[in-house]
Amino acid sequence: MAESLSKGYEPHDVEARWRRHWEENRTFVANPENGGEPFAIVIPPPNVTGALHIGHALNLTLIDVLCRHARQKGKNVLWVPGTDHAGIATQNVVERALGKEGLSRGQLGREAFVERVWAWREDYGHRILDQISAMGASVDWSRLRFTMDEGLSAAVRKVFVQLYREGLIYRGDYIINWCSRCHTALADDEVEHEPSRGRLWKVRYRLADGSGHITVATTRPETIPGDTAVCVHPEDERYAQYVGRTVLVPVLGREVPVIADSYVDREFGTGALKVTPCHDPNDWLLGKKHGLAFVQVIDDNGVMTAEAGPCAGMRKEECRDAIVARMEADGLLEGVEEIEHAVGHCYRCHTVVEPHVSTQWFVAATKMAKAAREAVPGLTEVYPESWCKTYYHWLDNIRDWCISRQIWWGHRIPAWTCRQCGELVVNEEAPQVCPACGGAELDQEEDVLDTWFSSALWPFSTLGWPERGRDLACWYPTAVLVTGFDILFFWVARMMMMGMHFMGRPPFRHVYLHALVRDASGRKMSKSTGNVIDPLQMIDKYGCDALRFTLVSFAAMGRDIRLSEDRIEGYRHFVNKLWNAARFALMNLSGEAPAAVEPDRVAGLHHQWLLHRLEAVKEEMDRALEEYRFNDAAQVGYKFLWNEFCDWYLELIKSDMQPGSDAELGGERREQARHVLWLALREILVLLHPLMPFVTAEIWSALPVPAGGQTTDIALEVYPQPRPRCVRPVEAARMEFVQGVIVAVRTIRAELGISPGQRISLLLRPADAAQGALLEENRQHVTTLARVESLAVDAALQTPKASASAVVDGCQIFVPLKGTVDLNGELARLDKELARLAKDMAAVNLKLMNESFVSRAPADVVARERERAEKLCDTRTKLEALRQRFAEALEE
RNA sequence: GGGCAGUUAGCUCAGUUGGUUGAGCACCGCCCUUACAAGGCGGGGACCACAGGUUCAAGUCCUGUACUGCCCA
Repeated sequence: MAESLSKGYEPHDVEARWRRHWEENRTFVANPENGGEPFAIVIPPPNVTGALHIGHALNLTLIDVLCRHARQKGKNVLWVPGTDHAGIATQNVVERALGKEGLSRGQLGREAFVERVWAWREDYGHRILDQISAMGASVDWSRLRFTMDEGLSAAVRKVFVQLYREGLIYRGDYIINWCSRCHTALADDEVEHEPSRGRLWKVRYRLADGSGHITVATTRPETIPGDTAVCVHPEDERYAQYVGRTVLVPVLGREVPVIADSYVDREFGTGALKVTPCHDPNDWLLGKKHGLAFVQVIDDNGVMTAEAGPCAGMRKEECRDAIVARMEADGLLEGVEEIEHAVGHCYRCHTVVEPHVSTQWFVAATKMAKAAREAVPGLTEVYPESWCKTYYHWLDNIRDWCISRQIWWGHRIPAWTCRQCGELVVNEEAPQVCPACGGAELDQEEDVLDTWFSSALWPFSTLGWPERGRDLACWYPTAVLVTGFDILFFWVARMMMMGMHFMGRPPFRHVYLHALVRDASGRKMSKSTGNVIDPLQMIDKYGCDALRFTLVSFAAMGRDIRLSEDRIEGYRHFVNKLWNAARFALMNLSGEAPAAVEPDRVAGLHHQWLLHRLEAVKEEMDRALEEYRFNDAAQVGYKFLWNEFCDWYLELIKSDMQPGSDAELGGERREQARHVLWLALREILVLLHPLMPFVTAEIWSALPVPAGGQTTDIALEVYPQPRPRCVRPVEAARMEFVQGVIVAVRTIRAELGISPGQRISLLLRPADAAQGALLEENRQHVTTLARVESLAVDAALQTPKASASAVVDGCQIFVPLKGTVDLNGELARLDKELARLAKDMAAVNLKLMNESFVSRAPADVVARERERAEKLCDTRTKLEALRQRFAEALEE
């Protein structure tokens, strides 16, 4: 695509161009007929009218890394994109928009309102899809799904009807969580409990026979009119005498029984509990258990009912004040205490939820949980494994799932009631006549289903179920579900239940739960706190690859990610580093693929070292991704590219590339270097491609193409094959020794303040002949990288007088010092080095002198320690002699 | 109240099966050495929260304590 590369990496154009390329070429459109192990991932569907946030960015990045890597490994990859209709959230948004026009949904009517929501979806539904694409997500757009699509709606109806007929869906009066703002029921897990300051009133309930009172503690005096009992612990001696007698409800004066139940916490409040079955879920259970009366005193708008007597018609907040005032006047109030307690809020609008009794539809989750539980582990593995316990705990304590919502946007429940005979008909299609009485007037249920009900079917409904097509056959169960741990219950567990029930198999082999993205100080990002990092803004500023690489780098299993903008900026530097390494390569490749050279027959220690390291990196990267260790994968790539490939290899081959260097190795030296450079860079690009798709694609397309091969799109490239014969630990260790010598010289230069411009002479006294030969062979590397003017390698070298020195693997290093440098500096440097050696030696000797270490530790460990001790000892002896010599020279 | 994480360099985090604690950013020197100053070279900086235990050997395994965060009731 690009002939030559600009000086700095400019992501904007590059990203736009590759996005278009991949979409126009249908690169990621899957085909069930293709070979390869099927590998499918379904996207966690974002809200259709939502906007991309940093959590999506993390999720999409991780999935994309897995998908691109799986393609490289030859798997038949399908990534299904899509959105959900987000019933309550979307309805709220549209209602708010209507409100600005001075309209309410009631004025519009159901049909017109739903049309408005569809129109809204037309206007805004594309936004999130474009944003998914901006993340570089390699989804198959030809299989885009939406939970309200006809196919997915049909799946919802089929599931509903079947579960109803199996007795796993039922309708009933029950206490549920009511949001009076959204005007709908919520499932238990849609309620967020937050600690808030509240008050605990202590109220006297007089005994009906006038013989005294029981003091009850409550945080909600407004529910007092709905009390139908007082409950104490059966073993609580304080109250034993009252059980079975009756007390009078304050304000109303209704007579209610005192009952005993071990549910009561004796430590809380006064140890006596007022029971309001219609306005508290626990009290509801107590009411059922003890056959109490059910009196509803707050209606679904938060207004007191006629049952509330003198308070009827008040708002619940007013009622609280009125009742407190009245009790105070009646002398029933014993005290008020400030407390901290958990209060439930609606997860969509944050209004305080009200426990409320009403007719709702439920899934008998208690009956479906078993199969979902047993699938883990075995059929489905959870990563990180620590979430298993939470998953089990939730399934073990699951309650039936309230799925009806009193809103209009969503899948309307496929149930009809006959006007004539009251028969309830549950059917996928609207019945023409009542099957019981033949009546033709049937009214459909007003409520719609919880959005999570349709989401629970996502892994198979998106693959075409209930049709048993080829997609479903090929890709179910999906390979892995990647999502945030915060929807483990909402979504993952429910998909498991539905998958087991309808497909007989769990919907995924693996579940990878990633962390939440927090701000730099660990707070949850939220609009109200103003600490959000907008991924699109970050892409705009630093490029998508920088953002992705940052997220991947921080995605360690089981930990939250603390993100701040300067981290993204930091990784932009990495992207740029890769870019510039590529520019260097292109400069030297001059547009043609270099002549092929067998990589395992390349002469030159630096090539052998690099190829050896590349083999290790290929293996480590692959293993890290297979095991979902994303951060390890990023780190392996980062360190190899920057600290080995750029810092060493590119510097080492610069001398190979100089014109005239050809002569030395029969003209092959330069060609070899070009070939290894080209080959290594190509493999590095493929390795990094899943993490940074755009920059790697761009560089790849600029690199010369091999003879015969015509791949121009790195997204289609296979993972580099291993080259076992390039694994050469001995040669690699030799290269590392040479590097050690170079670093030692650089350290001397830097610490003694020898300016980089100043060429020095260097004397080396190798420990043995092999080392000497090695240094001779690599003398050019040493002289270039340590900026040396003259180099002498001589085993019989006389220790020079005024010179700085160091010891590396037994090899003694001398840098003769000229007048300008501070000689005392060298003495201090040697002392520091000796102190460090002494410390290390002490530690090693402590081990070796320990009888039981030598006898009990494995032989190889002991041998290693011995070797280390010898090496340290050798280095110290030599360094001490050098110090002595230097000190003497100083005095002269 | 129950459960799950976490506590390692100034900050943010790695640390695979127990066997010399690593990195990025920040900091201090020196350098525009023609891939890259979004850079290069070098350097300083850690009683691995605390207390016990297992072991020849513990950041790593076990028990307890303290603090922090999250989930559930």
